[in-house]
Amino acid sequence: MNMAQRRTTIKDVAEAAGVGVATVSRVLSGGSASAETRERVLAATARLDYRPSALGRNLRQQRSGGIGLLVPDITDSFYARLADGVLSCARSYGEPVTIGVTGDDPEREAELIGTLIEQSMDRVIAVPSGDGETWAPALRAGLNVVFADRQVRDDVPGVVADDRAGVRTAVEYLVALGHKKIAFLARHGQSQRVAAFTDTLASLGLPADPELVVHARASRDSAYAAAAGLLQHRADLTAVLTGGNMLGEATVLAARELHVRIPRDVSLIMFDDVPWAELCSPPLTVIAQPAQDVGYRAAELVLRQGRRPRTVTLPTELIVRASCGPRR
Amino acid sequence: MNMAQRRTTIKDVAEAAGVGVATVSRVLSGGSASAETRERVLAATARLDYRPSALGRNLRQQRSGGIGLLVPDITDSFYARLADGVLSCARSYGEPVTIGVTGDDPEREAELIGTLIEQSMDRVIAVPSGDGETWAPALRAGLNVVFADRQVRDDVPGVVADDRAGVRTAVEYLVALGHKKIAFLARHGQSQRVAAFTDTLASLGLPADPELVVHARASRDSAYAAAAGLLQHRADLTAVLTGGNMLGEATVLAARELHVRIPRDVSLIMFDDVPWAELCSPPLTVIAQPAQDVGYRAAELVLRQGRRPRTVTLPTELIVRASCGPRR
DNA sequence: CATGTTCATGGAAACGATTCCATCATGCTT
DNA sequence: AAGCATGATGGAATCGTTTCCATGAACATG
Repeated sequence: MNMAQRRTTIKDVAEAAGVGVATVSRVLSGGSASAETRERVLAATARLDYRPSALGRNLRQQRSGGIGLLVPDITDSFYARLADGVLSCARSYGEPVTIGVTGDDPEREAELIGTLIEQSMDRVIAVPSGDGETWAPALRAGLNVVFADRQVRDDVPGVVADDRAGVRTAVEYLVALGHKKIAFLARHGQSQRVAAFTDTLASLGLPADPELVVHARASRDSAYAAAAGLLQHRADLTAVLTGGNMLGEATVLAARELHVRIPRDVSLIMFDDVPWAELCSPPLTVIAQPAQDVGYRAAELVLRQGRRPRTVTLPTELIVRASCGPRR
Repeated sequence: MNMAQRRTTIKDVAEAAGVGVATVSRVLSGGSASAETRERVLAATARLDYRPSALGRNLRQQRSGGIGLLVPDITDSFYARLADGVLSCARSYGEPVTIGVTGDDPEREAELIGTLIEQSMDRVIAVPSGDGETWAPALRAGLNVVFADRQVRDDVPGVVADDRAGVRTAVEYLVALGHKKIAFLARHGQSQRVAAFTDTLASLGLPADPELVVHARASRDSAYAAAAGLLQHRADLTAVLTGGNMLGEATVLAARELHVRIPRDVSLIMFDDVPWAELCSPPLTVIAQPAQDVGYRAAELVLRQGRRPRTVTLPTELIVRASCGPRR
């Protein structure tokens, strides 16, 4: 803070209004005060352009206002939309949002959790990166945590999209088109989607080939390598389901470079709908998930904490465009 | 803050180490202490799992650590990448980032500036939404502000991409392909890009038609309406330059729906490169701007504040793909 | 009239960390 | 030996707000 003019404090307002500081505080926070006193305080507040210091308030109240949000990658459209939902809900409550990016790395997540504890940021929304043990210190410190998109602890409420139903619908759709060799391109941490994939195949009486479940790390390069590898080494493949929009993107790029035609040679369904999915040629069939709603609901949950832990599951939706065709 | 166990304070550490609180503070912040004292303090800190409270620190120091970042829209890939650059730089300094979304609305921006002042968030990076007057209170309050992407005040440093050169190169390229009826689809606040567009046309001896400069608001609906309107009402149009990636997306969608073929009927250049630009059919020719570098450099600037106001201009680059063809 | 309740008010304490300033010990220089 | 400088240390004050608790006034009830 540069040495600009000294900041107006509550004492200045109290003096200007001829009341005590407790009265100013009460007037500004809606406590009891006579109408005449209230008027005098508000007039002095306006005249002096007084803004309460969040620093004093936070220390006294032993908490920082606002919401801490941890996401794996802000440039991934899904998480950007999720964050936007959080920001939108937070704004209607006048709460600022502090965003940390974990890189989907549990170590980095632990560091950021430590920062949140130091700041006594007692309302936290997170897309968890690890197995949930990382969050023990936060819970011990009394932070109110709500998970978004992934649920890794029974004792923490959450908001997730219905992965299982989404994947099941997509797999059923592909099988109905005659596909038997279907690959699932997953990112780490998507075990639930993978399980839904293999379970659905089993329930449809199709052998699940473990080599058709491929995992990629969070980077674009890794996604591209995994997609290209799959398309190159499995010529028998007729369909691919990708676990997220970045993997979908990578698959489209790899197919284009390897002259694999979508949907003639390989059908493609991408988990997550993003604006560009329609711009693609062909427009992609997707499992749309309500990213913004996930974020918004998570924010509502954390701002109204006090309930017992429960997980809200929001529906996904198969949107059929043009990236799937009958088995060749 | 739920009533979990009482938080360990610096007093507990001082007592456990047999020193005064000033000594603990000094040890933890790198001040002078004997090696033996330092050891004792660090051992007690570890044993008690002590974490300094940012609340106490912030009030004493009269500032909040970290960076405040204001962007118009976190779901716009450009701003998400810019934010990612800020986050990346901030992380290497151990500084948290608080993000506010202005919706490109000066009123909302003013509110968020007010919040930053209350929090004594003395390092701020912003993509400004208004004309710069909104920032007077922040400067008066002594906040260190750095603008990103748009520069609206001489007295505030900034980091911007070279709009003028980017637009000039694109216009020259289109003119070299024979285009004379070129439209510019702009978002509000892009007066510099519009000026570069009209100036370049003038310098090439082409009449600038004011009706071929169309403005859209920040939403996807508005972008689509503006693009569709242009394509429908100007059949003489042979090329479009869009001021950002959302406008590019809208133009592609509108062209597709109106059966306007790119590049056969209308050539298209989009300002900003995004991953999906390549996925498009045809892959889009773009003016790439270094969003992440803009954010990273802005964060460097604000964390190393003390310099006199200056604006850093980073280069843009025309990436020719397949969305432009000779004038029909 | 006496007692109890409610509302309004204000001084002081509290919050946890940093920093100021005084003090002491030690080492070096004249 | 005396004076000065430096490093180490700790008690107390500081920061700005909220909240506790005591007090007084007004009103209602028995």
